[in-house]
Amino acid sequence: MNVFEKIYQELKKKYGKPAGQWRLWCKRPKTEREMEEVTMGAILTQRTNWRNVELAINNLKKAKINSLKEIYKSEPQKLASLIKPSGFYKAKARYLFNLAKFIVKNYSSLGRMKKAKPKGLREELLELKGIGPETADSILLYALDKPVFVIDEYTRRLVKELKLANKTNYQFLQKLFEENLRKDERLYQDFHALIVINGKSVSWRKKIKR
DNA sequence: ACCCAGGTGGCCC
DNA sequence: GGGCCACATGGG
Repeated sequence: MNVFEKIYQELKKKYGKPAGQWRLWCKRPKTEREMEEVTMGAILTQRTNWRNVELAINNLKKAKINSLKEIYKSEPQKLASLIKPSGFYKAKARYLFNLAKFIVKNYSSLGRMKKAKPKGLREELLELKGIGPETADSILLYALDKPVFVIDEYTRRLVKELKLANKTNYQFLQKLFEENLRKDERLYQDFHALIVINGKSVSWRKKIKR
């Protein structure tokens, strides 16, 4: 067992099955509706607390916007007012609308999109404004169940704290994790979720100490 | 009155 | 390739 597998085992022992939002994100297989909710969440959670994302998602549900097709049919201005609690709402409304438009026009559904190769999908997603490497990979891993490891701020902190590497750029870290773990979307989903859960609990302890 | 939160794009050098 | 700023809300 290498150091990455050991870290995963330790986190799993400490926190168990990822709870909260992660119950849906790590669920397999997902219904079309569930894949869509994860996809929306991937945009809305950019640099934002999950609590605020939930407020935004609830507003969308109350307004009967329950699918990417509904998003594509609505006015970006109306979307913006609904997702206000998630912050950066004017930008995110544009991002969501453009992503929904892309998926509906090119694939018609996420179920259809899932049949495509992850490599090509990733490049297509990265062309869209507002979708960088982390958001693209979150959609691939958590909405489409593709074995792509997601790198985020918590992963970088973990790498630094445990001195797993000196470089922390996205591509390098993604390769590092993928080369040291078996290619398994279930493992990638749970591992990344646990890294975030652990990171939050660490920063929470630091806050208490201050 | 601060500080923080699963990022991204646009600019600069 | 990296540093800095804007984007914005809700909670500690």
